[in-house]
Amino acid sequence: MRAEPPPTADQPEVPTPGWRTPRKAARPPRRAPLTVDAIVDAALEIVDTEGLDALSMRRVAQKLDTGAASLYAHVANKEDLIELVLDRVSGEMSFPEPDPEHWGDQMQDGMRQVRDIYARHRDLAKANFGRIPTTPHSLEAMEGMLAILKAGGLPDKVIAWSADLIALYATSAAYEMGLRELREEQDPGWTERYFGQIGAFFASLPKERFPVSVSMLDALTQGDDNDRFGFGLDVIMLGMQAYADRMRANGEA
Amino acid sequence: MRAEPPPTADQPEVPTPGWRTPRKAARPPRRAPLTVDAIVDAALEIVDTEGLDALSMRRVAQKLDTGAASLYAHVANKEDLIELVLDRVSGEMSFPEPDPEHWGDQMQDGMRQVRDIYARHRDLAKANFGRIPTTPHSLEAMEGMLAILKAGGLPDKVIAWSADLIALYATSAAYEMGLRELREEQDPGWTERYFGQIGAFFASLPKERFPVSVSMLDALTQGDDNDRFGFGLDVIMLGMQAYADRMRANGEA
DNA sequence: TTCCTATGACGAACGCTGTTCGTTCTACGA
DNA sequence: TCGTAGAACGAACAGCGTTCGTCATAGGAA
Repeated sequence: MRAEPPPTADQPEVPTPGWRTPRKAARPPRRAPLTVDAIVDAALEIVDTEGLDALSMRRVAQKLDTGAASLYAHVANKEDLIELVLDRVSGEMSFPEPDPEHWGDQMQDGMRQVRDIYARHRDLAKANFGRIPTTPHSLEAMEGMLAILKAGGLPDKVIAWSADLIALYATSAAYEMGLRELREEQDPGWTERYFGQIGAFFASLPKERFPVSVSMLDALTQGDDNDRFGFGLDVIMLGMQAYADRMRANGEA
Repeated sequence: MRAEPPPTADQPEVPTPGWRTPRKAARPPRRAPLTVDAIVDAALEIVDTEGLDALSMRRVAQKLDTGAASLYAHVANKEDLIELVLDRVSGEMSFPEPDPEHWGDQMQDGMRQVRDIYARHRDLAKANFGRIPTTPHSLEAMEGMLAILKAGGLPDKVIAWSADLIALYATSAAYEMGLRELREEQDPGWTERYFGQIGAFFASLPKERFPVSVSMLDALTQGDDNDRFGFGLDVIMLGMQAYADRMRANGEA
């Protein structure tokens, strides 16, 4: 492809036909170049305010005053972008130096932190299902968790599999909590209305068909997110101990 | 609106202008009427073969030889359709008559069943997050679960909150398992390739930065879905017992 | 300095999505 | 026989992820 020769006296400038696309059409001035960091920033901002389902390549591009296609020079695809966002959020997590005297409390605090961080990013936790940590910050988080569990002196199998279990629990709890908070934010009063309806619905259940459920209505509707999450953590950690004890009693460890 | 009068000798048939839409254009013959059941059938078929993300109103309609708009006469929206699908699947679950001697085994079998049923429907479990059971079959499933737990003689709070915890665990485990099975089906050999890469990746982790993780590689990669799910159930149920014991020791129950 | 090339920016397009609208057709009750 | 309720349904709207071809620029090579 050759460039247009400069006009001279012998060869005056050739007018461009109207139907030919102009070579230097009026274009907005070139903006500051995109960066992966800026893209992740914008994506996370959308997730934080409108939830994961509102995250689209076009919305991210819009926030950066560009077009969706431009993002693909920095990010392989949407899946890749989500992984980057998850890694960014994993970077918010931090675990203390393991203390064998207080590993139980450290673990509980750590998991509360994980849940809160995810929930602060609305329903982002949804994207964490089915993912094995491979990004830098998520690997660090895993390392921090395992280190604390290891300080508890449990068998390796119990530690490794429990880490899975606890992480899955924190992710699930964060997802459900984030989902509810998102709905409340997008539709103020939703929580009260929804749980009011649920309460009324359960109170109206026929006790002939659902005798046990009806007999337990109080217990079923008791407790807020924190109470219930704390209960789950207690149960899992007590269970880990009991499981390890059983292994030792059976001479497996 | 008046009907076109029949042509007579005095009043010959008036030709319809070409631009006027014909009154009786050639249309396919009216088909057997749609039903909610048929719609749920079609939707579940799509979920079973292609996963939840492939479920669209148009695909369902296509399967029923009609248009997407026709579905809205029987189903409020996609969310409603998914709830109907979930209820249908909940109907596959069944729990035995509670036996106080074997409530632990009954619970474990029941939860394995729940996980397997969800996983058989690919990643459908994803849609179960954040949902409180209100549909007939899901209420029955909850009743069956609670009845078995009640036979264990634990305090109501432990039963109710544990039911939540266990159901969440079964849902999460089913989701992750279903996700992997879906990927394997859509891309045969995926599982082996993926876990091979993961194994190689973990083996390549620098032990200076991730000392604990590296020291536990064996434990971290051990066990299949069933082993790990069984471990989680064991831990949770041992934890429930220990939690109840602790409550009793503190005079809380 | 001048040219070439690699790279990022970007508009347009493709084939999807959930949902709504207005129209048409059919079956049933009066 | 008529009127009406309700289902069926095509078209449309705004949005989606991604790809393509084109363009402008920056940096290295000559």
